[in-house]
Amino acid sequence: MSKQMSVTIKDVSKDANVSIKTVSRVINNEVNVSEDTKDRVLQSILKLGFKPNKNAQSLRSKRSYMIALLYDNPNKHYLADIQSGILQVCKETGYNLVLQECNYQNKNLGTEIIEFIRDFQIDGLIVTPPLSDMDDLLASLDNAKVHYSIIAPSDKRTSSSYVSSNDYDATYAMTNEIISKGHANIGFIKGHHKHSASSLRYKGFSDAVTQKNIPINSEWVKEGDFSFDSGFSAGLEILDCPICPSVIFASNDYMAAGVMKAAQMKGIKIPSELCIIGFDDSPIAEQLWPSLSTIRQPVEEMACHAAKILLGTVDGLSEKTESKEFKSELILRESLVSLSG
Amino acid sequence: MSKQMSVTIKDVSKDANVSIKTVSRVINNEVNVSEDTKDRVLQSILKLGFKPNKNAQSLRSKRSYMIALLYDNPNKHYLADIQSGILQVCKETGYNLVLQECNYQNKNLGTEIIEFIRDFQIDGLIVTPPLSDMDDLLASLDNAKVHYSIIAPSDKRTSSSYVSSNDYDATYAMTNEIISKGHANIGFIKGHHKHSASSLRYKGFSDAVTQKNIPINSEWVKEGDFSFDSGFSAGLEILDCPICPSVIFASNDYMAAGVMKAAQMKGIKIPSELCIIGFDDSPIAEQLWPSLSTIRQPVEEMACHAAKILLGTVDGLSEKTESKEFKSELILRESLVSLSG
DNA sequence: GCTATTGCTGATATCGTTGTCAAAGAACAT
DNA sequence: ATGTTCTTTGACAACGATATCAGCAATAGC
Repeated sequence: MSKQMSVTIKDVSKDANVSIKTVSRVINNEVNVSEDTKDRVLQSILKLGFKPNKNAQSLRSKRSYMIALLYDNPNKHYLADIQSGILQVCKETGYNLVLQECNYQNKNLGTEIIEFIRDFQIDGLIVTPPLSDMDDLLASLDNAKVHYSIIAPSDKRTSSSYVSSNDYDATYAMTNEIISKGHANIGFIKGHHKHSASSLRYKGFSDAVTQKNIPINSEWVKEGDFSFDSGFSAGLEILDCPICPSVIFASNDYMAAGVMKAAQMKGIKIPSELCIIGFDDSPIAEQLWPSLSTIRQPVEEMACHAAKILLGTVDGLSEKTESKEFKSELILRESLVSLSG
Repeated sequence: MSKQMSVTIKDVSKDANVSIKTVSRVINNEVNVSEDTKDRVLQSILKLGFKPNKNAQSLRSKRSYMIALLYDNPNKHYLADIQSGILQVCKETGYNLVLQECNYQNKNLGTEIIEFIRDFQIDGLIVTPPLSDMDDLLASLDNAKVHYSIIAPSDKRTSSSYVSSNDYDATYAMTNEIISKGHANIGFIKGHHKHSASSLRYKGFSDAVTQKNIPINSEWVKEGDFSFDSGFSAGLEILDCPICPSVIFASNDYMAAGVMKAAQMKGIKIPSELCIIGFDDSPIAEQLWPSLSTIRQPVEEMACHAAKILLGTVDGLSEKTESKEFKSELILRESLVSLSG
């Protein structure tokens, strides 16, 4: 632990008896270096424990080896999953993640983000919902030639890199599952209207019931914002109707938990008198009693993939990765049972 | 939007008709710059929209303007709160936050972290539980002269900067609250033994009951690890005892939620047959039915303060900030009622 | 046999700042 | 007047990497 100064490319070049440029070539995996010298340089690097100085690299090459996560999402579990997915890839590739919380109502968002990128020379962005659907923001990014990949945009844009999930198919399948259990009176709580997932999930539901010739009772369809509280109020409203549905399908688990609390406060028994369905398979789904039937999305995996896509375009070294749609999985638990009576 | 190249200190120096060194002086708020030239330089900076290049600054001054958050904590809400607290301060001061997930069982943790800091020239660390109590890790950091501030260490170290909460006082007060409601049969679920908070919370509880001459029934004291599942199993075990307590006090809300599910599965009515107390005031506390009585800690505020302390030592510009203990607050909700009968 | 191409290497400029040091002038003391 | 100190300023090196370009062999093409 005696050496104070860190080893530089110069030290390596001396040790390996080559020019610094050749060392640089080896570090960056450039072509046209003979196997012989390459080996010698690698030996020296190992021997001296050389690590390139990121700031010097960044300064000269205009790349920071940092990517940023753009978010404005109150769902902390969702964000945490996204983060760990990205961090996995970062760890492998030597990149770093910086967090950038945004306000999607901010009129200058595009400008501010581009400024942020310029200030820190951020190499690329990962954009999460609801920012994924802000066309003007994405247009600004395109315009400024910023690399980015999008998680869960509404329409599968051909121009950009994205990962998405099959929200529509999943709610469609779950709705059929509900119907197959004999239910015909089904309430639905939509998510935040700014999230593209909201309309997809509702469409999956409404298409499924319509195809089975089950009418939609508009009194049983409410709009929430993905928060527990909005689910709670929506639940209270629906359960105040003269005739109650036998199932309420909420667009995420937090709203479903809100409905469950509303029902329990009213003394309605779950699942015998009311079945509740959520979406996301958040931890809370399993922690409630009865536990929630829900739909699991591979959020962490999606984030992982988004990071790979991004680094594929940013970094010549990483391999190119394609946009991809991930499949969800129905999770059937205690809160959904066959209609009795 | 025509200018492609960004403005450098050179451009400013030309515009203001001073040397680049003088501009640098102004940027860094150095003394011995006449008001006159300072004004002129600031004018030019504003006019040209100059922003210093972080990488060049870092390279030359050996500072990155980045701090890192060290964590190994599965509680995502806790982490998210910590993150937003730190991010607030970062935003104000122009610093950036990078995430560093650790494994507290990793033998080489100290070495790896110091390497990470050297690679990215990280200016300082914020250390969260359970890493806050790893004396060897902190010793390595001290040894490497790394700046850091600690969130919630067990013993209030004089040598380091920290923020802490009054876990002991809070559980002590809550236990008295429970006793004052007529309860004498109280179970307790400890947290993860590696977290210092665990022993503090248990001590607050045990001191309070002992002082009221209430015996502790060891069958009703279990050790969990702060997870829902561990609370669930501990709950099942306690509720399998021939005589059950009338209250179970869990060291955090997730374990309390686990107890609640265990009780509900066994058909035990809450709160009439069993009261449940948590700790942290996590969102889930309010989302359960009945809602949990718990203890609220100002986690975000604490993180905010920790960041301020750190930047105070790292950055000459920021003002010095002192270590501080934050006070918790008892939150009384439906899950705790007076003993009936 | 002579030129064109290709593969490999290094000298040196460069990125945009801050650090060092010295100079010029003002202020003050002798 | 003269020497000493203090304030303000700038020229230039330095941080540690990559980029440019040129040079030198070795090979290919005619």
